Amino acid sequence: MNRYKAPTIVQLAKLLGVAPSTVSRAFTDPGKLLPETVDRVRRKASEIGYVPNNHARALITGRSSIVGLIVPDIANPFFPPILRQAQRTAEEQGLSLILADSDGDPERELQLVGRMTPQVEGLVLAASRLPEKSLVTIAERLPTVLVNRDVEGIPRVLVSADEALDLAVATFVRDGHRSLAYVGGPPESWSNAQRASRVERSAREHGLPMARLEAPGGTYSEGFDVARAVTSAGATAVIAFDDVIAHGLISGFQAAGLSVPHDVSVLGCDDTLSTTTYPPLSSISLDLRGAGRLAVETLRASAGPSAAAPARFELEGKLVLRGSTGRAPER
Amino acid sequence: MNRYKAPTIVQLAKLLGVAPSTVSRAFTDPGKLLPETVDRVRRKASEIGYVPNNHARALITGRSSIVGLIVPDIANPFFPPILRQAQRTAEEQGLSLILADSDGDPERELQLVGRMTPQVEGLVLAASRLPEKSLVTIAERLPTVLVNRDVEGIPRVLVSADEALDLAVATFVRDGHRSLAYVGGPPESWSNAQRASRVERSAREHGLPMARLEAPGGTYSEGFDVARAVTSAGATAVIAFDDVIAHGLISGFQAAGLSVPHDVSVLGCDDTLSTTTYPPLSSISLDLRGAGRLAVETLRASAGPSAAAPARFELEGKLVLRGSTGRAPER
DNA sequence: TTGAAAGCGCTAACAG
DNA sequence: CTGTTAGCGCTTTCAA
Repeated sequence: MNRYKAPTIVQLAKLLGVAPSTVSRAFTDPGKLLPETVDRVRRKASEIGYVPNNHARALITGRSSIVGLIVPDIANPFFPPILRQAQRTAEEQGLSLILADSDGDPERELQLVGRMTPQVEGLVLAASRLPEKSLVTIAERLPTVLVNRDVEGIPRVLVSADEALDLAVATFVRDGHRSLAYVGGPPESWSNAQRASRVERSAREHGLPMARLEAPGGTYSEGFDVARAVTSAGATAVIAFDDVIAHGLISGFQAAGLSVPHDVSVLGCDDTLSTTTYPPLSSISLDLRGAGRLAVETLRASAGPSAAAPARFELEGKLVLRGSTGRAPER
Repeated sequence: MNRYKAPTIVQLAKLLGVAPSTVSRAFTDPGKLLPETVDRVRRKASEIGYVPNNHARALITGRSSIVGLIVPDIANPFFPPILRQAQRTAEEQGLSLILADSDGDPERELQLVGRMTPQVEGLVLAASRLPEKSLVTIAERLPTVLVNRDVEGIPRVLVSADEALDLAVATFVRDGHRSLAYVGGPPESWSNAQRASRVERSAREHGLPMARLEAPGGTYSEGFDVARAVTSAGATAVIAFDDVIAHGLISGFQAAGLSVPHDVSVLGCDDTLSTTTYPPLSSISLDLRGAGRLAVETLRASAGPSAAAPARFELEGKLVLRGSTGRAPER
């Protein structure tokens, strides 16, 4: 119905009385042309609405100008900032981003990778749930960058809460807390393992007893429900895998008649909720946008003929203390 | 670096001793071949890892198997469900989805459309901020579906809160409220205009005075700040453009020592926060996923040679009463 | 600095 | 039912 015939390079060339190759060069390698010619071509092009056909270009160059991005769950507030910045960066580089959501299912993720492979020139896998072996195989046939997944030999960018977590534990100790709880999130998540072990280590170093609790679905209501387990463990400070769980915890405590932070301190992670809780949630702010940008920049770099070792970037988060944490209650 | 040479149709054909077109047909039109041949081709294909080259195919058919989706702000919880379901539906149809975020800026949006046009076979514009004229032009050259934008002549799917809003106003009246406030969101948003005028109309019909307030950025903190204006307007019930603003309002009231819903009732819209506020937010639940699905299905349909009138779908939301609304305070 | 010509991998008539 | 033959729109040697 809407058959709108886009102008081709030949039409434009004819119109200008030059060869198609000249037009081509005006777009792909302007340095090889007289600036004047480049100008003339470009002007006319935008006048008649000529845009190079990506498919024809991809066919010959083998580069599709498309990168794929797979996330486990778009609706999780952790990902939009990454996604957004990745898209923006791609755009700056003249790339398009195709997106897919694996639903946290490794099989589905693998399938998506398979579908994307023939049409993308690179892949960004965020918080991948795939086994290392699969990732290595994928990275062998397609430039691949991992976000928040640390696999030797594959370029990766990690947003880390490690140092901030150490600081948080130290702060709790200084504020008189004598018992800590950590509420974990999705067990398949690399970040989850990372954070849990870091808090554990930190607590041990401080001689602080730590209870390990779980909210495997990473939901608000799981956080709500797990609050009572925190109290019965006798912890006066909780660190949650993420803000959503932390938010649930706060509500759970309030529903149980406990005051935050007077009776119990709650620390979230990711800082996705900013100040939309009451009391405002202390959290760990991560450079998600930076990660999005870095991921596609790294992809770009690793797609080139560089023989450099696969990059590994670690972006440290910052502890942000707001109203949900404070001194331990007097006993 | 990873120069992996994919097998071509010619190689596969030679290997099988058939013509390239036969291989082609085995993938694009198997009905025209002996089932046995199809099988032989497919088997060998997956054996040597042959996958049709999308770009070559797109070049000749003019169909790229890619659809573009543009949203004003991925981070807004309104869009992920749409996006997610759109992607999933596209996938089912063998399409890929390329995504872009316009940042709510019409100029940027137009630019994005321009960049996408040559490589997509259709466009979904969600909550577009473009003037009608631009939209019409776009839809003329490319199959286009609008989400939450109502332009005559262009296929669109609208998620509407209208009936639920009527019901909400009626409920407020029945519960003894004598003065209402509506807090609007982004002024460029079609939904905003839609909802505001519907509430206004409904209030008028009920003889209920209504104050019109604004939170143009649609943020939590704007909601928080506007709470005082609601009280000074004397309203005992507020309807907010969306849940985020409503959430801010609740906090604002609480900070001012007012109890929700005892002193003031708060109704959100979109139901994106579910029960993560205290008290749990009454809201209007919209079929966002349905909209995502319908959008790409409609796109698919309208890309065909149908001469049917552009479809217009309206998905009505449901009023969900939770703890943030109730009877008007006794005076 | 520019032009001519040869395909990239695939599909779509048209034959057979 | 299968093969042959032209290109789709573009980039890229190779000449001029």
